[in-house]
Amino acid sequence: MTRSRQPTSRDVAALAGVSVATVSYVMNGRTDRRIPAETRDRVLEAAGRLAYAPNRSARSLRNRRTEQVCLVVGSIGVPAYDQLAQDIHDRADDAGYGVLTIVVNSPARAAKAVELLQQRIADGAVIAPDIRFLDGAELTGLARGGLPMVVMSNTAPPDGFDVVRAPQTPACDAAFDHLFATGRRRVAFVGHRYEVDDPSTSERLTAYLAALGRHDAEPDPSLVVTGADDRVAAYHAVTALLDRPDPPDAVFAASARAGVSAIWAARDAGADVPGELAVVGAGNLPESLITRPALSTVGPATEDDFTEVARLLFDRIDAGVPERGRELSDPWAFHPRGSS
Amino acid sequence: MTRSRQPTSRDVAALAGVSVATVSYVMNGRTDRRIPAETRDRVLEAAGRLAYAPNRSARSLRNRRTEQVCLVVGSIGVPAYDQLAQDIHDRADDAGYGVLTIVVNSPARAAKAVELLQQRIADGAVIAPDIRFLDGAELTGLARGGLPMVVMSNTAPPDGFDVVRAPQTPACDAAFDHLFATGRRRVAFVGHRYEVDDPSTSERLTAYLAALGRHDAEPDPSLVVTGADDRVAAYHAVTALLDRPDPPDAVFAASARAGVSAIWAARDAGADVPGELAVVGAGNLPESLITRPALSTVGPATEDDFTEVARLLFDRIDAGVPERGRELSDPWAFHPRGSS
DNA sequence: CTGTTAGCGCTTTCAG
DNA sequence: CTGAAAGCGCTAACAG
Repeated sequence: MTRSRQPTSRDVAALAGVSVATVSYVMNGRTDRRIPAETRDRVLEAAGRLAYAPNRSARSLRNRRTEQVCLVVGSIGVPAYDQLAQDIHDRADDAGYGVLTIVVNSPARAAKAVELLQQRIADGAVIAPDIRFLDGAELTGLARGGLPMVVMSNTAPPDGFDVVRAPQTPACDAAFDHLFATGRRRVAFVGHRYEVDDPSTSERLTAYLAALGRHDAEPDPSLVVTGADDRVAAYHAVTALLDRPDPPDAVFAASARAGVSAIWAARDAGADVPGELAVVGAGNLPESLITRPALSTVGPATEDDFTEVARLLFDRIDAGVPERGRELSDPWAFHPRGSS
Repeated sequence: MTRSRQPTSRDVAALAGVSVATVSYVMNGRTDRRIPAETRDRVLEAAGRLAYAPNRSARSLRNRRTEQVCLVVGSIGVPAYDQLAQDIHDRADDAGYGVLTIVVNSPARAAKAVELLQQRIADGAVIAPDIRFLDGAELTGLARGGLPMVVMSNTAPPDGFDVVRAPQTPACDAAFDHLFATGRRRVAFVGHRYEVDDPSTSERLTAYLAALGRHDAEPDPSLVVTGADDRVAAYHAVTALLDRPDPPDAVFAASARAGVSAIWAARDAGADVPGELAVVGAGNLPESLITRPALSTVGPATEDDFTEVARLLFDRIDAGVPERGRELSDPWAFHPRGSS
């Protein structure tokens, strides 16, 4: 069965015939301590034979650092976060840090994540933009507790942490104006469940409603549907919309994946895009360029790139928690392509 | 700037006028210790005022448990792992555990992950199936070091850990036999980069090559291409294949996403599916049912469900590391649909 | 019912 | 150049 106990530095020291201090020096490769090669080798050999690995909890407790950063995301399998994770990982590797990812997709898990962060499971954290279960106050609380953070949010003030913003409203305004300017009157909105449930939480839906007013279009609540959360739901939502006696002449999809599905739904229904149905998606998805026609989107001005977020995090870890944080902004743009 | 120091149980004890032991008892809600409500409230109030959170490293060191499990995956943004992560999270929540996700997509990160696991960053781990950078020996080493694990692998023997298998070969054989039986002679293989680089690592590609032999089909190396790693690459790969003077009459895509892209590419190229091109994908993706025609696949017999994996992990954590682990198997099946 | 105290395994002064 | 010893923050015997 299981080996009785993990080997400790004491075991290694005993086997190598040195003290635990020497083991520590050798294991950490400290150059300020001049350890003779012979001693060093003896220690390393003993460590190897015992398969010794310094206990992380003990080390963190003593050093008062975990050498881990935490990436808090709202879901996985969302394209933009893959890139975010990638960029954080790359930077962390350089800094000798590990990356722990915590998925927060319910209030309970949000509470748990805050607790873990407060308990110093990591030396710093990135809070991804789709966390709806954490408000600014909680984050400020964490920051005041001494945790370096960068928060991706369009609303939270940089109170104790850095914030990077990606304002969506101007781009959405441009997209809706474009749709109305080109004669669309019945614009449907295919949103995420959370935003349709509570429009005030969504820049996109807010922009949609404002555009309706601005262009004297009659709001039709039945044109606001969910489906942006996944491809299949979006396909069905748009199919149903097109199947109505009074179908929309444009669809704004709150994700790029939903936009792609919308184009496919239209094609399968025999509706010409953009002739009979204009489609706009939200987000940056390489697939937007291979649909027929190419999908118009609102999204980041350039390709997804979060290296700046990663840089900010490690700067923040080095510098400590600020009174007021830095604020970066990278507004979305409207990228008209073939579908609108 | 940053608050001088995190509050400790000593600080709380001082403020509440009790000892650290009492603080510990109260914070852990221990019912075997009968603490009067008045004392309890005083402690809780002091803790609240100081925003005290017990330090996780100290607690783990003392308890010899981290109350975390680690999910080691090869990449994120892959549909099946979203479900895996979901199921692990659900089970962990029930058990009061946290979930740390580590992404291993290079040999260096594999080494780092092993190191962290060895250092007892978690009380148990699930190793997802697409980790090509960890071999059975390393995993057995970890297990012998006392780490409860469940490994999703079709090859690693259950040596010190439980293993869950999803054998693909019979389903692939059936799919290829079906393609050849229905008259396909030029079957292309759109694979992941790693498998095309080293066919011996892939059940799918091995099955493909065997089927070629079994059906006296001339192997054409130019029909084996990469692209299964992402939708856009797959689209381009299939478009290029169809653009050849001697296009294939069938495509086996090593992922379901690639299979979906293949159907799109064919439609955009004006090639009838399945008339001119049969398409089979690998994996279980709900989208398979909404393509036109529906995508035939090889994949799990039923919907993705990893609750059993999660159960196994927590059983293993309770029971300790075994000499020889349990072995579960859930073979893939061929699901013929419209596209083949 | 509550406090004192001995570690968990590690790093690091400080002496030798 | 190496070792003894203190202590990171917490929990749990054990004593009062």
